[in-house]
Amino acid sequence: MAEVTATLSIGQVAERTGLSVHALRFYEQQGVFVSPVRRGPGGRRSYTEDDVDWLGVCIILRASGMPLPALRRYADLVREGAGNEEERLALLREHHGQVTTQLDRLTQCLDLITFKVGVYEDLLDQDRRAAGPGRRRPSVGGDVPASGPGTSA
Amino acid sequence: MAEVTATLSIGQVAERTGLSVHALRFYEQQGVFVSPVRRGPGGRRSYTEDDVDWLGVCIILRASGMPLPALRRYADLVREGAGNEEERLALLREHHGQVTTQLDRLTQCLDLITFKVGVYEDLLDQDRRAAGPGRRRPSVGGDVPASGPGTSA
DNA sequence: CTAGGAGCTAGAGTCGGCTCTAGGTCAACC
DNA sequence: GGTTGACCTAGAGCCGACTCTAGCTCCTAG
Repeated sequence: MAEVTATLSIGQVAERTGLSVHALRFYEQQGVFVSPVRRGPGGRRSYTEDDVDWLGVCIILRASGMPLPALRRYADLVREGAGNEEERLALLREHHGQVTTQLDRLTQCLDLITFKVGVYEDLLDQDRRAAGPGRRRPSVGGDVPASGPGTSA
Repeated sequence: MAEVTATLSIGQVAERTGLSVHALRFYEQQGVFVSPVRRGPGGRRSYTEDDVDWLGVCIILRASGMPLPALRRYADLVREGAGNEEERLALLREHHGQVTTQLDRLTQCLDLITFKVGVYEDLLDQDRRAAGPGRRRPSVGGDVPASGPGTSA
């Protein structure tokens, strides 16, 4: 048990998490840390492994679109300690729902895009293998004909 | 063939597309329209059904995270007319890739969130059905123990 | 002893994508 | 003829999440 709790500088944490030092200070100011970031000599921030773990969670929540205020709220609950698990669960469920919704939307969008890619591929294919005898799909002045699956047939 | 091409006011288009009139003017200014939006008496915008169809495509591309400059670029290509299908295809493929990536990321995030929701559910379940005889999962001061699937076992 | 590098604070700036405001035109209704 | 209500333009403002700057303190190495 040599190293009681190795602490990390802001630069090291930035490197490990991929966040910028600016972002780390900003997050702290926004109250997204569960425990209030210790200071070492000269007032320098010294982070624990727990802080880094927590940041990992934050990064994932942020990446899935959770806004900072919600993240702060969650941190507040965790900071308060045991007893508010229902609230934490509610918050997570709420976010879960939003991510699911977003996934559905994105999947739909992807369908359309895939469709359009397919149309252009076909079109180019045919142009290529029949460069002469009356082209099918007259490549209408504008965008590719159908707007996608689900739109007008 | 009574109505040659019924045209729509900006308000009507806003209503149909769900975009605001502000957004419609903004999009026009940003050059995301393929054809340059006609003006009726008094300089009022009058949109065609084609415009609305195109907006439908725009909405989906935007919803999937395509930035306005890319949307404008795509519109530019379509406006140019036939002959640049490879470029359009490239642009769409590029975006397709980004959406796929984003979907993967989101799915991973969702896994973590689902996991955490599960942990909290279990925890509350056990608290509830054993309100007395030594609680398991001591509900560690901080957040729920494991950070998720893939993180430390 | 000075130069460099990492850190500090407070606060300004940036970017994307709208959103809103001010000030005006026009047509229709009472 | 006065008042809506929908529209117009140009440009300012806003929001979220950073990012950057200025001006400072330390510490270490050459």
